[in-house]
Amino acid sequence: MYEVFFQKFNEKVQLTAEEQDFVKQYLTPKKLRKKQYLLQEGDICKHLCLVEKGALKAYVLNETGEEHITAFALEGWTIGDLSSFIKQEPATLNIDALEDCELVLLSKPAHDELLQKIPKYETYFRILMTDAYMALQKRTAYMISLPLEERYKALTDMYPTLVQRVPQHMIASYMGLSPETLSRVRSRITNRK
Amino acid sequence: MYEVFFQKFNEKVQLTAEEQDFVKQYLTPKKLRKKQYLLQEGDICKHLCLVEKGALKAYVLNETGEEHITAFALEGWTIGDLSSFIKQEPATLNIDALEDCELVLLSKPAHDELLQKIPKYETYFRILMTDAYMALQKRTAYMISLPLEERYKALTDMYPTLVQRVPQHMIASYMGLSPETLSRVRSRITNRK
DNA sequence: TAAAAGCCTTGACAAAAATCAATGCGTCTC
DNA sequence: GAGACGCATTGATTTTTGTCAAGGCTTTTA
Repeated sequence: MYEVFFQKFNEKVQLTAEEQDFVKQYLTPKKLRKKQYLLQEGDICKHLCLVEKGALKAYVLNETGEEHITAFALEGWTIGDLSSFIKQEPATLNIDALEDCELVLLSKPAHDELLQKIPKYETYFRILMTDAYMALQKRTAYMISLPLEERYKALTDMYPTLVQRVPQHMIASYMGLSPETLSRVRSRITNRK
Repeated sequence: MYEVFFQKFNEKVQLTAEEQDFVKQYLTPKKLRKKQYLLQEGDICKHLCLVEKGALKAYVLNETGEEHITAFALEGWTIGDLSSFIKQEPATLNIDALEDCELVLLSKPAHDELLQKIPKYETYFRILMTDAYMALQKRTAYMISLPLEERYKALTDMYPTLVQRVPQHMIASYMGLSPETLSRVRSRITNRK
């Protein structure tokens, strides 16, 4: 249990067996069926969530009820409404399961206590945030500076599994495009080689 | 000296006078004239940089040499090519001064040593990354889900000083728009009330 | 296994944004 | 004080993207 969680943790900061057992006390497993919500807009995000198995999406709804996907999470990725989690304020994100999921949850009190008690947890979380921020900076730079074809290619290069596994209209939403436009971008790419 | 740096630091983690003196050893002041580079694409980002005074912009250049601004920094903000800094790899960002600047620099060795020696520095940096990541997530959600008018309004609400202080074509670049389009967005906003 | 639902693609058209060009205005510089 | 430069605006036009509608294919479900 919690294999993926500790694998990811140990990639960043190596824990001893005892430390690992100690951290385990703070974790909660959770299963989610496809289409079930992990978090709904307006609720407070009570947990950060690491994906042991399955896939989820995070999205905002605009006035007209359109869904705009802001993030995906596959095995080993962490997801949640970070702002809502840190500040314990109502969430602006919705998060639901794209497939049946096995998750590891960490509550806000558990997070705060681990930050206090285990310096390695703070290191882990510092690196997690730094990596996440760097990845999002890269995405932002691509969004602003690359033409659509390049943006799509960059995405498939960076996350080939994601693009295989998730319906294309969701990739389109994530890129801020209509499904039709992404379909045309893809046909332009394949026809030009 | 370093007033703004320690003000920002103490907002996140309170340092004693002794701790503050200790951290000071690792800092370097630097002045930059308007239009001078802090960092050029291809170089390794040797320092993180906090702005004591002045303003800078970070941007990528695409194949056709167009500038796409990815970030600004005003007083109290931290800037740098984080990926290049952390991994000590060639930078993809260019950073230059929009005004004459007074900066505080922190080198990579200094950063690493402070992480080791001063737990409060790790806490500071963890919070810095978390806040930066949350802000960028917000920006990304806006980019994908809000119509142009709303996006511009959100930007002026969030960073009124920035919009005042920086030429509008740079704001347009930051938003991923042509200067003409931003000008029209603005005239639509003012004419409709 | 038949019907329904979800997904992707394509075409025709409408809307939005980029581009090109011209103008005006202020500021800096010599 | 004149010219050059940078900046914002506006108009005309082109290009890009979104929207609407239809069709075919696959998967899910009853």
